Amino acid sequence: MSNRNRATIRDVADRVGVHPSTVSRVLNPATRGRITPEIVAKVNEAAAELGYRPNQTARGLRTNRTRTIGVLIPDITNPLFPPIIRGIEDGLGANGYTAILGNTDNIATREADAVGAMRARQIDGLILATARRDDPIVDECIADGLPLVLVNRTADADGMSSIVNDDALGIALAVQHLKKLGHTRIAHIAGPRSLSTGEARRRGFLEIIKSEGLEGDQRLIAETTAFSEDEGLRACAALFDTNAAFTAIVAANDLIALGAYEAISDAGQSCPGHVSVTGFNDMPFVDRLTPPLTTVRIPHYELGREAGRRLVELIETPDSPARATTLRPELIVRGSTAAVT
Amino acid sequence: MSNRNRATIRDVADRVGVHPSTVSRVLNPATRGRITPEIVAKVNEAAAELGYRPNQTARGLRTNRTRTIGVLIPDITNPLFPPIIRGIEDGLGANGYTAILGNTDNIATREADAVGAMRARQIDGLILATARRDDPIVDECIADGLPLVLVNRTADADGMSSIVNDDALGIALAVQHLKKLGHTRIAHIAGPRSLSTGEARRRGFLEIIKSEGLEGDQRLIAETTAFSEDEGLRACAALFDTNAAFTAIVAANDLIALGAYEAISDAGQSCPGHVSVTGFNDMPFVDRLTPPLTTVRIPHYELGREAGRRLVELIETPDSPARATTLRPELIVRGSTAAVT
DNA sequence: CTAGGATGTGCAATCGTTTGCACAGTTGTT
DNA sequence: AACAACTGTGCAAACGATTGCACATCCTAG
Repeated sequence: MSNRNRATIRDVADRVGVHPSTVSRVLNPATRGRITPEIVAKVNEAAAELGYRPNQTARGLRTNRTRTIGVLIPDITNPLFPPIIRGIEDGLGANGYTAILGNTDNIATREADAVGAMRARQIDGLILATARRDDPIVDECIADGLPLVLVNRTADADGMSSIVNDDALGIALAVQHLKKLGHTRIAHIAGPRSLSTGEARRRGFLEIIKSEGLEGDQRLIAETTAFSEDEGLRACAALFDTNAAFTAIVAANDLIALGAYEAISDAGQSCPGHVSVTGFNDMPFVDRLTPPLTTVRIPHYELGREAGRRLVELIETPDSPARATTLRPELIVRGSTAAVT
Repeated sequence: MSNRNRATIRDVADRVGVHPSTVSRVLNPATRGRITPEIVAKVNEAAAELGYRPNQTARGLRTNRTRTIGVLIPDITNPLFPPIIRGIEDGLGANGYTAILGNTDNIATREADAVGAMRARQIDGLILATARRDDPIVDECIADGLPLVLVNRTADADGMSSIVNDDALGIALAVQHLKKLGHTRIAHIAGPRSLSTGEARRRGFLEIIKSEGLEGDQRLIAETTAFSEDEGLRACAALFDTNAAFTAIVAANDLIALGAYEAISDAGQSCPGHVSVTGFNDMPFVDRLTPPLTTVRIPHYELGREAGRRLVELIETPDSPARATTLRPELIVRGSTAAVT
């Protein structure tokens, strides 16, 4: 049995002939200095021989620290999130933390269930990639003093630690690129306003249009209820229906851009011949589409890594201040944008 | 603080005026029947009022069961794995289990570290998507009696529980499809022989070629050292270098097929005009390539779900027998295969 | 009417660690 | 030379749950 040969701290102590507490002190770097070097050596040797590994469960019970954290994401099959998760893992890992993952599909009850299961396991902190601008989980964590970091999306509540992309900058890069190509009537297919990414890109679009002196036509903003291909198709079709002229579309993300590709083709037009399109995220394989998608690359891995590091900081130095961090995106120019003809 | 208002079993007991053990028995469905219904009601009410949630850490210490399991995967950013993970989650979740995830990049030391961290957390079992045919982690689990399920890849050791795709069938479907299109000289770009998937597809290819009476030319088998696009490109170029004639390529997976696309184009030929190509996995977006890839779809989600269920079974009924299960794949015909001209 | 079996609840030990406190033994100060 | 201040280690009490055992209480049967 796996528990039979699993050595405990008592086994190590007995073998050396000291008290378990002495072994504990040797194994803890902070108290090691208090023990005679000779004993330290013996204990280390015995521990190695027995293949001793501290039981994190027992340790967690005593210290109320499990070195385990929870990560909530909408859907791991969305290629956006795996790099974030790897980043988180790497940001935590160096410090001996590990993560429990939960997919929620953006369903509030599943989020609550997942957080419940995680908190029953005494997680030391939580990383949320699922945050809505107004989110009960965020409120709960703040109320209970559970260390919390938001990643990718942020929330409206203040005093939050968050690591997000600079969405306004990303949109600005796309719009300026299109302006350079001669586009003046640029449309935006916005994401859901309930998500910080949707809202921030929308606001960024309005601002850059204004500051660059481009045409600010209300009809050139289409709304979606989800960051999905279907919604992109629907919203882009609606854009054509307004009969407002435009030569380029800045989509709030790549999936919406894919929907736009379809709508453009349905409308008997071509990309980039009639309409240029930009996406957001630089998902895998969008460089293989026809045409390859010009898009804004978010440093997802770095987002995750920073979130992991920040959470460890929050856990280990309890009075560290909350900070909202943004990381810079990059415009990747491909074949879906072209000069106005 | 999060621990301040977190109610314990003692708080519930005090509020009702019973002993903590009574509360414990009420909360455990198996022993609930022994307690007076009136008290059961009171305890449940008090627990609800206090928002009591059993501390899994304490429970785990006492019972040696954490209801947490470990999942080792090579790389979550490989789109193959997310559906498996969701399947595992769903297969476990109904039973109150949660998973700890570890990415290993197929590096043995990282695998060992990850398993160490998981075992320190007293996981009840392990699911391995990383298994090599000869794998020390598998041996360790068997030796220690840790419940283990292999998913996607299997190992040579016997007495294993595993859930894998029927690779021979998948390859057979691809070859028969090509035969129907008139191909007789079919090449295979094989995966690494150290992985069960590579080996099984290779053997499946040889068998179906023989049983269908197609040409069995040694030069038509190219080897790779990894399931990657680069290796696919290299191996396919090598195939052309042999000057052996062929009109179709059965690639061991989609990434290898992508490499083959490139090599075909480099050789001044076209797909499917000169050479038909089939993949394996049906990764996201391979339907958007030019040409859209004909491939074998593996039921990844179901693979994961079965693995999760199987592991729970293994944990909860200790003497349940090990079984090797295969699930049926499906051929998805798209534009990369065409009739011989 | 009392012995004996159910029945329901409490008691206390236990899981493996950590950590405040106590206590020897040593060193240092005056 | 006597006492104070360290040093290094052991002791035992936690952490929050589970569970074998003991013990009341009540019911039933002879």
